[in-house]
Amino acid sequence: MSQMMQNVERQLREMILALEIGPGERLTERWIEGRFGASRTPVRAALLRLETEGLVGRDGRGWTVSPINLAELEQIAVYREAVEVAALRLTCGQADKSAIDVIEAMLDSCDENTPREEWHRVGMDFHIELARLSGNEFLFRAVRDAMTRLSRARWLEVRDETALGRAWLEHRAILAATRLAQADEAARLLSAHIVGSRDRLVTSLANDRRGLRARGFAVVAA
Amino acid sequence: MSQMMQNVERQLREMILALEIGPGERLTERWIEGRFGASRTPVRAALLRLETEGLVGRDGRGWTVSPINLAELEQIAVYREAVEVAALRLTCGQADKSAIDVIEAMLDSCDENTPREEWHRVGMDFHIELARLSGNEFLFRAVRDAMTRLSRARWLEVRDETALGRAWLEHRAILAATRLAQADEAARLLSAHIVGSRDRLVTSLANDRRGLRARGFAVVAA
DNA sequence: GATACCATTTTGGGATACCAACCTGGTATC
DNA sequence: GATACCAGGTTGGTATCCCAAAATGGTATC
Repeated sequence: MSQMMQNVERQLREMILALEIGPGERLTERWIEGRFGASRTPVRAALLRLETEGLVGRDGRGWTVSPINLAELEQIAVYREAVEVAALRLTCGQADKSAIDVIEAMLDSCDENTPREEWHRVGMDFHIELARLSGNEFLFRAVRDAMTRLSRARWLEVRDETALGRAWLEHRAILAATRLAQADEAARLLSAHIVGSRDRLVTSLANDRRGLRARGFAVVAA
Repeated sequence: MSQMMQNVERQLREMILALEIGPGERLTERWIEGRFGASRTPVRAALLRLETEGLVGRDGRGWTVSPINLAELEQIAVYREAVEVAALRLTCGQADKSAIDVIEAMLDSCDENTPREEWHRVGMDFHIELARLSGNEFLFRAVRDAMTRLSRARWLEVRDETALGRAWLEHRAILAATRLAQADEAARLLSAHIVGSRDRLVTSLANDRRGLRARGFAVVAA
């Protein structure tokens, strides 16, 4: 795998995740080609990869950036609950809990001066890194992929300070239970956290749907 | 997506799954090109897709058919246990249980005259179709992908009649509990089935490892 | 003014040409 | 005989060309 190919893929993914290309927008291979100064071969490789990540999809013969799909977000929440809880239970059964400190430090790195974008990223990485601790590559990838699919929606969500603070408290509670190897308690907290996040997310987007569409973002109802 | 591209992908996948190309074997884009009468563009697309399915991988600059990896098989079992149980619990909560009859009919379609290959296929489809009933696209895909990754290994497994019969009994017991909406019981049966299958599979392959390597199949130890 | 129709352009899929890196095999040197 | 080295072939990565199909836009017809 070459440099150019990885670059096109990475840059295009970042543009999509950062909503610089809006959900539902059409993509032409020729536009990408010109935008990144690559030829069509790496462009097509990047599109194929991003398709499996769910970030772009086919629209007849062409390509579109995947719209935000509320029904899909709900299904992803169920999916990630299954895999994240499984991963967390594995982690609870491990002797060495020192890696948890690293994750706690991630949470500590955010304070009131931290830019909103960073909170967003750390909030996702918390779940990804927590899943990595399980040592199971497939559970880890599943969580990472799910978070990627949720990423744009979470960025669009209007979250007030209290919701953000509550999420952080929940994260810490999950870590505390995991550190004590209280698998059932940790699993219960994580499930509740995921379900709560999903509800707030879907509610927020459904309420904002009109505004989002006005900004040119395709949002499919649940 | 065109005809040629899908065909190359489908045919190559079938050759790999049928072990017509052995685990660990090197692949060159030019060989595939000639073998299927396609040019490198669809070949490349097929390889990229199969890479995400875990059937082929990179070997430095080139491509190889993924070896059978016993450690990976164990991890996949944990992964599929999480997603299959989650899917089954969803299905148990549904009112309409008529779709279960279709799956039961799949099992009925196999008898002592059925070729081994068909037993193999139905054994996988049972789990895939059961997951589909959950209605959750992501759980379904996760199960389907996991079964794809397990497929070659299960084909190599030396299974005696009793093991095969036991698997069928377990499948029927799972369906019965699901039909009665006994979620906990169904989940327990499914978990036990998956763990048992994994143990038999890994044990069988580990015992046969020498013979498999002699046949030219790369088998990585756990 | 609406609509059916046709020429033009655009687009993605496929094929091919080219290149740089890498492997390979043979040869020259010690 | 061992080894260093070089030439030729092979391979994946990239760029580019061609094509059929689909979209587009303008025009003629009613």
